[in-house]
Amino acid sequence: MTTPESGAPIDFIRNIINEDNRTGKHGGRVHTRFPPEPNGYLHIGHAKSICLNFGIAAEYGGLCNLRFDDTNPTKEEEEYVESIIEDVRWLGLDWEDRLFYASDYFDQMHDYAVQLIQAGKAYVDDLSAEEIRKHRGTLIDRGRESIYRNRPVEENLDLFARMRAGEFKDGSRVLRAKIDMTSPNLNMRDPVMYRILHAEHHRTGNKWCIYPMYDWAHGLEDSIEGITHSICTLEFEDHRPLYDWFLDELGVYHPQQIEFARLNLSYTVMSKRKLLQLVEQGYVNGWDDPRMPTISGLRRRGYTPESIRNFCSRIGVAKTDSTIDVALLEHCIREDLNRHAPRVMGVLRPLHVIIDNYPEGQTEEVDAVNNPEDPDMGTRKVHFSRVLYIERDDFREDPPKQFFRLAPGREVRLRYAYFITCVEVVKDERTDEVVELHCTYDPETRGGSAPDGRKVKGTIHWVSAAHAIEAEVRLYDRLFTAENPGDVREGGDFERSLNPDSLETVRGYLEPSLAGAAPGSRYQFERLGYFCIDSRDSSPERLVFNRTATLRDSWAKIESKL
RNA sequence: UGGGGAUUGGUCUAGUGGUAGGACAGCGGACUCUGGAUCCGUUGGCCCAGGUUCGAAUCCUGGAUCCCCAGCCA
Repeated sequence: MTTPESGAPIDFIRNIINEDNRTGKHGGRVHTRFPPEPNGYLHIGHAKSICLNFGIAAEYGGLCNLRFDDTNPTKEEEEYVESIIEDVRWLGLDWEDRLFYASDYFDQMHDYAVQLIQAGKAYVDDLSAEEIRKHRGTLIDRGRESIYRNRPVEENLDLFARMRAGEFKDGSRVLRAKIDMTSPNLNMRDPVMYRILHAEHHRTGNKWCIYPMYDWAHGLEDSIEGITHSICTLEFEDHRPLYDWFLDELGVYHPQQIEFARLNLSYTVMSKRKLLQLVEQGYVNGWDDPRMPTISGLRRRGYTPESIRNFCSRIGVAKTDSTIDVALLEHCIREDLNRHAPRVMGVLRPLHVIIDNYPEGQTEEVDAVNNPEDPDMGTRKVHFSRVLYIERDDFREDPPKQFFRLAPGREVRLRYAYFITCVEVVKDERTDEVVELHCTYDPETRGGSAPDGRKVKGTIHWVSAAHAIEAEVRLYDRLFTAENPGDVREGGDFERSLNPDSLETVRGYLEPSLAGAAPGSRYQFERLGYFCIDSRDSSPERLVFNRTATLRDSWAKIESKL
């Protein structure tokens, strides 16, 4: 019997597994699965399920299958299976040779259905969808039995065979389980097992024109694969009696279904429908838009697989409906990138600075540390010259008390370079806008410290104007302004809380070391945040950076309280 | 007047009859050539009402609130 390594807190699912292992329920075996329907892109909520299922398998020395639940050919596409495979792999999980499809089991499912018909537990119903709905009753009123419910077994067998043979039109007949039309659980009121769909399936082509429904298929898939713990989300709790019923009636291997609460994240939406709407109505630029909570969006935004896995383990697993603060996700990516991302200097809202006493035409190189968290990452040279760019935010003509960056007469440190003092502010006469600063530098402070021991309160980043390379920098912010965009008042739409400033594009001036950087590479722009090279739109000629996350900004906090 | 599930600080989450703990967020401080990072400190919680018990977040009874279910979707 295996038990998980200590460290992470034990959630209710792992408690169940521990108990099963103690009693020998599955002979100590642990086998899970991640069963996406290939009808859309994976999002961070799926990552929770992926990490849970693959994580549990790994901890207990078990296995986890990747299985596409492709029982509805009208909604599923190959494009999605490819993206899902790419995303799960990118997250770092491995299903080895266990890539399965529900459609692999269509023949066996069919045989099981025949078995149920023969046992008098299933029947072909000629009622229309509308009639079936009416017969089902309501949440409080019991349902009524179909007049076709008590057809002889032989007739059911014949009709089912003809359904399969393609004799009937879509929607004209279904195969139903014969359970209990008076059950308080709607799922047990003779649920549909097969519907007629003359549709081409992405894997089985035109072999079938009847397709199994989720409730009928899913337990069979789990059973066939020898799954021990079939982990799904809370909304399937009501379906468990049906899951159990099918397996019991068939007398086949019976996995245990366990339900947990799906992930909700503040300031975003998670349902496939809403995400699709964002894409289709052009609020974002595709499924992998860096503002999307999709795996592909997060990847493009600059999130690492490690940070997402870490996030998933920190949020825990329980049955309470919950909404995780997006700040935790941001914390996880900052934590990872802080340790691993090389530092670099770049100016996003440039202000010209002329060092009056620095010789014209002179250039020198100063040493800069690549990552103070990791000395092994070494140092690099950064060009310094007479004309620089600094961040507009780092200068205030009339600074508040707590502001300790550059201001008239004020001395600050240029990171890794020199102390400079602002001696003159040049403004546009008409607009009163500051257009450039004249400063003097102290040659004695090369490298950033003064031999006389004097201190400066501020250190600012900069880039040599003559050496800087230009790049497009996309400053992403949360997609919604509402903490729970899904919680709309009557008549409202979740689009109404879209953040109009979720994307701002600026031209940045970056140190030239970035010139050859590869798509996807991640950096910290000192004092600004983490950025990565966009893997879609960036090219060596025209670099495009995405802001993954800002650095924590305690000045902004102070300033907001002024 | 149907069924299923849930309820612990702002947000997540441990706790399984014996001092309510952790993470994120917040606040305060130390340190700092990133107002970053790091470190230290700190505010704040058991849905309610009864009951059992020496002792209840935990057990019992009743109530409240929230979520899910009436697809030939998954």
